[in-house]
Amino acid sequence: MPKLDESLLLDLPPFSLLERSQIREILNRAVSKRYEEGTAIFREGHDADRFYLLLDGYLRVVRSTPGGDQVIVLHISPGQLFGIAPALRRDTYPATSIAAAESIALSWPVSLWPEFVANYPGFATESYKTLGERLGQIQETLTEMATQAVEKRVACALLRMVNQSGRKSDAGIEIAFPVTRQNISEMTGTTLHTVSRLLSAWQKDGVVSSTRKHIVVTDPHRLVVLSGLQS
DNA sequence: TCATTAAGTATGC
DNA sequence: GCATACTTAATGA
Repeated sequence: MPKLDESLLLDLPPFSLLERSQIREILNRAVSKRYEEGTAIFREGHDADRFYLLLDGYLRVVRSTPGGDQVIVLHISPGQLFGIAPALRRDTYPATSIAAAESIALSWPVSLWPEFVANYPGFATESYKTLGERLGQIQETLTEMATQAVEKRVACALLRMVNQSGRKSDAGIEIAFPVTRQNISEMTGTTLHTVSRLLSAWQKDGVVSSTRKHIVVTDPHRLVVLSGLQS
């Protein structure tokens, strides 16, 4: 395993108030692991034995319906805590986390959670802040799903991915991890066919440019207009 | 307006 | 060359 550098955590919100020595302690007790694209870090319903911090890559947080289709609840970007079941007073994970791209995460046993909360200033408040933000985001997409037409939902989903992971490229802003039409349909409660048709139409209009598993938003403003949000 | 069915092409290991 | 990703048209709720 590679030696972990303190600078990995120094600027991340859950740890930004800590002394170097405390960060050293935290790193010394962390396990670092690499996950191939498509691999599960943990699965819904399983014993929550560890909590995690994403260092690099992107994750899909997924729940499965009784019918067997899956729903993408949200994405995790680098620097975020995840799998923090102890903060929810749960002993099982509420959802499955899948590496959307090759990813690297640190993890600690849940038995250390109370100690982190007690000893590290800012850790608890930051954790609950992340949870609050996620809840807010989920509620937002929920009302969006219930009230907006498919076209707007797909536009919003693209914008969310762009806002979370967008990188400027020559052609526009690209989503930094692989996404399929199937994935987008799982985020928006529609079918991959409808997503394919929408992306084809938007490509013809110069709003997006996509190849397999790769999407560039070439005209973000037009997409915002399509999403029906004001700005 | 959108899902479903169906039948195709394109892409990458 | 096979599985996976993607496209498109037709039909009907």
